[in-house]
Amino acid sequence: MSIIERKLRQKESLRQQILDAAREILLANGYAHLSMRRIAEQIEYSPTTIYHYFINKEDILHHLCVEALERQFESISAAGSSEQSTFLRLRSSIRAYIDFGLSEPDRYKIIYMADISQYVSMASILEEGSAANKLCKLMRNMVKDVLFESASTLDPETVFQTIWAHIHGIVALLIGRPDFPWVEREKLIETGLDLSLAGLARKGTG
Amino acid sequence: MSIIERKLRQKESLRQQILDAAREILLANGYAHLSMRRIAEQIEYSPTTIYHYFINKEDILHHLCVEALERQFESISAAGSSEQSTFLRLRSSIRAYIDFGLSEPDRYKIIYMADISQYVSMASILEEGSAANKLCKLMRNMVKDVLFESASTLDPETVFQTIWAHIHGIVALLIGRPDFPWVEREKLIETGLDLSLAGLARKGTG
DNA sequence: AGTAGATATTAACAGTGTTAAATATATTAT
DNA sequence: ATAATATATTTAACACTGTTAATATCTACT
Repeated sequence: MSIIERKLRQKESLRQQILDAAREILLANGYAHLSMRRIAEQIEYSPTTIYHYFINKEDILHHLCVEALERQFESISAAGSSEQSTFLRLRSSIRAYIDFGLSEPDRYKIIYMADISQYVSMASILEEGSAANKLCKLMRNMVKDVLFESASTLDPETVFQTIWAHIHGIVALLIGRPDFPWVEREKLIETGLDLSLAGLARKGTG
Repeated sequence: MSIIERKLRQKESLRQQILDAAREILLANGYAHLSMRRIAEQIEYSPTTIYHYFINKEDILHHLCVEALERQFESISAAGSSEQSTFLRLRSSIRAYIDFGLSEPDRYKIIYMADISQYVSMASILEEGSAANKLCKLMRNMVKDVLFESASTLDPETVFQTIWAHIHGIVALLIGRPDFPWVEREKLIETGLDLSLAGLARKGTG
């Protein structure tokens, strides 16, 4: 059955070529210039061919999204692992989240800012074992550890989502409105984290 | 010269009709379905006519953006004015920001989430006397008042931008990823505000 | 009535995502 | 080797998008 295997391998190869091309265009020319025809041009196939490997453009974006989430998960989990205290582990992970977004804006946009919600269900992105799932669990657990140590009664999930909202806000605004008169970037980020995490060090009420 | 006046009036009228049509389509069918041809259809003119009144689509979006900012400014400044303490004034203004975003998602998207930064300069949106300018000043001053009362040494602008990032994050994520398993919305918002503002009540270091 | 100037339209360009139908290619069976 | 079958790929089109050069129409004034 090696012929079938080879065919599957070739099919998988072209599939990967399409994703590679899409990723390349995305990172080189930005989100706006990523088109099916351009991907086709790059892989030297007709645009229609792509539709035999992916349902539609959003399907491709979904895969790039999953891929980007894997990268994000790696950089965040790596950043946290070297720290000693639970608090610093959380803090440097959060910092890594922001740094990922600022250093890879197009990947970040694909994950969190693209209009894919109508096509790609959150459920499929968050499915068991996925990078997004692991990322959520990682963050939630770090929050839980910090809350436990400070004997807080706050709900870990709520705090996790709150922190997420905060850091997404920073990244999204800095990326999306780069010409706003922002204060010095480092100061904005660090002050933000200080304020955001200050409430975690003492007992909460809900 | 009343003929010239009438002509100017008519010109201005059609200009308004275009904006009205654009706004209507935006709010009824969403951001994705707002096209020049659709606006033209609605006002019963050819698509080209629009280009005699606006430079391009982004120009129209810019005007809708300014308009939306005016609405946002109104609802936020109204919300804060009724409160007594500086802290509550800030808090309810922030809450109004979030509520505006959640109740008028398409308007919010136009202001803060649309890809207009390449076409519409932040400078033109923030120009002296504009709603955006007034909104920034309003928020910044409220933050300043709170920081002054708590004898904080934190930089008001930095804190303002931090708070903005936080609340934008909440709105952007809730709007953009509605199918994520969020905790109860009210709880998320209120806990977030509590945590975010907790750091303002005591002395800072930067 | 004829003309200058403003205003609006037609028709096209270059692009987008997507799909039905036709074709080319490769594999299998005779 | 040839015919039949599956698979893979492309052509050509549809229905859109924003935008613009050239053209037509309408209006006001001489």
